[in-house]
Amino acid sequence: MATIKEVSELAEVSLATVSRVINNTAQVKPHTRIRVEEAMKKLGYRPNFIAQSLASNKSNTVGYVVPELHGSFFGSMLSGSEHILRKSSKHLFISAGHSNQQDEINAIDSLRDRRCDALILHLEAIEDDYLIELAKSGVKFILVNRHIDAIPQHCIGINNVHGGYIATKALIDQGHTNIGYISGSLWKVDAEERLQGHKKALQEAGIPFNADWLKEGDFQAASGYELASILLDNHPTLTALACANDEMAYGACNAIRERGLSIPEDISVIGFDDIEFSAFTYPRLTTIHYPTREIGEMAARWVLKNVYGQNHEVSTEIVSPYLVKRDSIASPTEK
Amino acid sequence: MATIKEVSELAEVSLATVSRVINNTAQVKPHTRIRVEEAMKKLGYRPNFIAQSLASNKSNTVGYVVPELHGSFFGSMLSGSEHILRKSSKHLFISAGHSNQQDEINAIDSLRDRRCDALILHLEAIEDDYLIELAKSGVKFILVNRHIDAIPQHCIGINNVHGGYIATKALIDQGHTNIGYISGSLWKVDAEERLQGHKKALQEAGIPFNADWLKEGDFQAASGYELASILLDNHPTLTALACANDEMAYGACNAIRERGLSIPEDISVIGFDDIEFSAFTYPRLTTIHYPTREIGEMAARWVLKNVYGQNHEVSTEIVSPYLVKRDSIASPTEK
DNA sequence: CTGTTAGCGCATTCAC
DNA sequence: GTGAATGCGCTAACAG
Repeated sequence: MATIKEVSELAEVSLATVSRVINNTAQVKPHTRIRVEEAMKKLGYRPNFIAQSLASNKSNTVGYVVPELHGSFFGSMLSGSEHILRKSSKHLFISAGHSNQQDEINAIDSLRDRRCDALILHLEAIEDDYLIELAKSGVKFILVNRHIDAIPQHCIGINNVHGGYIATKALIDQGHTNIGYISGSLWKVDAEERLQGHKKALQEAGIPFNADWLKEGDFQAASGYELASILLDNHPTLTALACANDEMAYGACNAIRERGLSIPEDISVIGFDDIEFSAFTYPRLTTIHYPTREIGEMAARWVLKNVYGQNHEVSTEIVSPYLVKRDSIASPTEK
Repeated sequence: MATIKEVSELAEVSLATVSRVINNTAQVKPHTRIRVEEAMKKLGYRPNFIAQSLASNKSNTVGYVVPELHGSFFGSMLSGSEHILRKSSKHLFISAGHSNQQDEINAIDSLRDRRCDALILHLEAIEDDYLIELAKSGVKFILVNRHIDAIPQHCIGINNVHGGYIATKALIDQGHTNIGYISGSLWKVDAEERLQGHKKALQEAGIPFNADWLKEGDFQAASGYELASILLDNHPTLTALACANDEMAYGACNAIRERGLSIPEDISVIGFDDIEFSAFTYPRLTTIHYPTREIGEMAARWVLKNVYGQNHEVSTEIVSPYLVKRDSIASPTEK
């Protein structure tokens, strides 16, 4: 690979001049500019990103820590960010946190070692204090899935409590009172918040919360299947199941059908997230729309504005999810 | 962030010695090693990845070009690679090719600019010649979704033809002869190969290929829905639908149900890929298992072996997908 | 408008 | 075992 030096020799100018035409950092006489460009072309020259980063102390890349690379949920967030950033020629460096503290810290560190200009963090295990310290130490980052009161400007909040609330409320509004709940892993803030919303809706409707009707899953379809099976077998009076995400709702639906019950005639089901496939399940899943892609985009814009000084409209206000009515909810029938 | 220089001063040794303890590149007296390590710890020193890469001319990172960041298909490939590479402390730099030639070339170039030690490429638009040139120019890369005869050592082949073949054969074996086919975008090699397999199965069974029963989709659920609708409305004699991927199969199922038909009693459906959700749809989708995660892992091992000189078992032989029988296929009923 | 010079933070000879 | 010196490829003052 050709270097800037070779280009400068071929074009018979100095290193600095070549650098100038590459970065458009100062006026260059049209004639010499053309000579340089021709030389670059002739040599197939491409700037060495690494060297540029070292010399300029900026990498034009933003790091993104995501729990896992698979799954439609994280994929669309990443995709949202990527599309926004690429327009500004910023690159995304993705690292997985695997939902455990050590890996998350490693991911953040390695992103910093690489001199990422900013970080977008979707964390699950690292605790607030660590992040408050991180903010103090001057690291530029935006949190996409939680709100920390001490550093609100670093958070894009999503109102999970509200989401959990309207999900259960949708069931209650249809007349359900015996509602099972399959939560996500409760040490994850989102799971905990969604459950809070569920309880709030019950309380508001004067329905006592029944701990037996709550099962803690792990956001995977398989756990939805298993827990729904347990719930259904032990509590035949249940007429509805609220699930903390769509995947678990799919699993729950399978368990329901396996018992010869129909959805929504016998059991109503509501999910959460509104992932891509939920419009294509059978029955089409009623769920809470969680604006994953938009959050990814918003995080990217936050970075563009706050780190790269671009002019963007960004709000770190709390975004509210909303109900998407489809076919998996009906009024309870007499049993 | 502390630099190696500050560490050397605090430990009262030379830069070189610090570098040696960091990289374990030569013998260092235990005593001085400890002094250096203490100094590093005290300063919270972390090596500057960028500087290391520039000086050593290797980045310990492998670039991965993927069509899109969203979608469960690519997600699990990436995840497979990431898990393997992280064990060897190699990082993954992911870039999206967006299924068009310019973006794919840009992605490759930007990965090379970053001095990625190796590339894993999942391309859709770039033509063979470009890749043959790339191989000649000494770039280390492995192709994960296509086979190019001229550079077999750079390809991890998947037998898509065979997959398409066994999918349709599964239908034929159940007694179907009137089989609609919803393909992927036919300019993509995988889509084309799967269709080839479909035709081969028909031919082998002595069933003439009917061009009216073939519709070209785009691998998205929505296209499966639309095209199945057209197929069903125009050709009521069809008893089965083969789809080039699971997403389109989901869409097709919706179209079928909308017409009051049941799956598999009235219409059998088979998908392709066996993505995570297909075990949880209703009916559970019969499909062709495409070992996405394994391919990602294999590509990573190829890199570890061929680029980093590690000892790994790697075969670039053609991997064959296989049939996963679930509930969306039955024998055709009289109409 | 253009050239010279000095680093960026580190790895890597080559001496001692 | 350890230190001094050189350079990776480029940017960024500073002159001119």
